[in-house]
Amino acid sequence: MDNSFYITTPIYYVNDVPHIGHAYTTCAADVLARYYRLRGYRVLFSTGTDEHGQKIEKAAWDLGISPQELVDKMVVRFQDLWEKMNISYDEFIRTTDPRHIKVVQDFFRLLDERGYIYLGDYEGWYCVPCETFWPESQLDERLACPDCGRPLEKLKEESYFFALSRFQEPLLQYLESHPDFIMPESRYREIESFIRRGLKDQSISRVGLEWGIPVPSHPRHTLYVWFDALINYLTAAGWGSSPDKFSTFWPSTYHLVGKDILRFHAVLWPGMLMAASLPLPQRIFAHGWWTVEGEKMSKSRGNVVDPYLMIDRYGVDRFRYFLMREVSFGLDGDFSEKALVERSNADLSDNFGNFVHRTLGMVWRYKKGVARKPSPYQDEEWEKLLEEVKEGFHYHMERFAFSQALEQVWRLVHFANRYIEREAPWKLHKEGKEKELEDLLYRLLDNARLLSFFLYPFMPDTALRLRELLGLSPNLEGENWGEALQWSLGPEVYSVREAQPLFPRIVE
RNA sequence: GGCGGUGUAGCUCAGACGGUUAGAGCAUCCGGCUCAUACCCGGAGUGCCAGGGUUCGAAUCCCCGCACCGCCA
Repeated sequence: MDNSFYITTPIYYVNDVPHIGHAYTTCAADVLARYYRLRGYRVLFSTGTDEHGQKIEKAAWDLGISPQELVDKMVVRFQDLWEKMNISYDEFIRTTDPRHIKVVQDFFRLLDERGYIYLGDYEGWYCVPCETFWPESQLDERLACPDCGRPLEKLKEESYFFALSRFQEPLLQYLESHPDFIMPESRYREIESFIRRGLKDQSISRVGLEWGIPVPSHPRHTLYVWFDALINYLTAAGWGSSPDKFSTFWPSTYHLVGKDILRFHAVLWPGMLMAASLPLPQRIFAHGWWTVEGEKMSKSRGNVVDPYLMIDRYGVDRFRYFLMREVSFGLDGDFSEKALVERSNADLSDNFGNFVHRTLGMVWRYKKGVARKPSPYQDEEWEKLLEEVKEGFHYHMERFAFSQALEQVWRLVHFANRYIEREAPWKLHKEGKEKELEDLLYRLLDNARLLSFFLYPFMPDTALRLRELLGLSPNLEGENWGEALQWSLGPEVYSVREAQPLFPRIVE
């Protein structure tokens, strides 16, 4: 448990077109997965798709194909995107996968045996054309459908319920003793006050919906989407199928969710787990939303950001970097191509890329591409900075504060650029101080080596390209991070490739 | 309406336990360097929503007002 890390994204509704929001969560999860792998943890990273529900059923009907055929086609859009984005997931859960269906039904039976499930009546305002129930709080006095504006009718139908209300006190107690359970803190407070106000039992099945997981022994009912979807986290961890895997990863579970679905993850889900006597996740982190050039992103506005397009236009690492660097994880952020270009030019081209480029350039110009390790190899100022950066980096990564972690890394970049200016290698060369010059160049190269580790979780391609330029092994995850990040543990000799810009500036 | 949060430089934000001249990045202006991707380095700034209170001392605690935001199955 100490040495394992299980990170999840929500499973995405397969009917959605993948957009920047999906890319964001998944990218963050990937950064964490890579980071913990570097640190030598056993990592399980799961994502997937939610493939049940009325909308799918209807869309398939309209197309004259089966729902399964439809989702089989749709799921590819997500899988393709993750490949393009270098997402290193271990598990991809589709809710239509038989192994998931079995887990869900087993879980249902378990809660049923334990007396947390009962049959009752669900009553609510229903929009017949939209086939959707609406909570009273979202309606005004006209009692019209918020979606289509047509009148709603009160409808009562038989439904299974999960006795969530019985976990109100246990949940509150758990929150109290686990202040990091829900992050950021403002969300913790929201959830706390939500629970305090009183929990109702949760309807978890529908009748008359074909495209869902049937309730065991009562297949006229299918399980309500959240009950089905949340359990994907157990499926991915091997609950009921791989006891070893499950006991390794389950206690160290970290859920990443958008703020819109926090409540299901922070209330319903822990309630379900308590009912099953399973440990609760370590943390549920709700991140913010992206607006687009100051406006809310929506289909009707036509401003939905297409990740495919951004990657084609700017490359995967610029996109990943921007997502992780531009805003504090947990807060809302604003996306615009202008901001992406500015961020990328300033940080990646001018600061980082140019540092590498000028360094390699000098190693070739002055030393034919080779620099030996100075002996003794010391630099008090630089070593001290490295220690600070490491500490800050870990601190922020463990709190999922990606932007702040990157800020730490850039202290090394900035320091190196300043160092070059201060030590003026070109002057050393003119003055014939060749030993000093070589020592200096080695330091700069070794700084680039250190950067390859820090940057790897965020920009895996770039980290590997950098290492190739430095003549180092690409096998980053095989290195011992603790040792690799030591000052003075670089190679005896750097024999580098010829300089080429890692991030050519983007000029409009 | 109920509960909670936020309001700090032109912009985006940092600012444990209240304590010396309030920080960073971007943008602006000035200067320097030339190894480099019109890059890099240095310097200059201007600021704590309004009002009241607690305190020797508050961006930091309390009250009130205003503005914005979130949650309320």
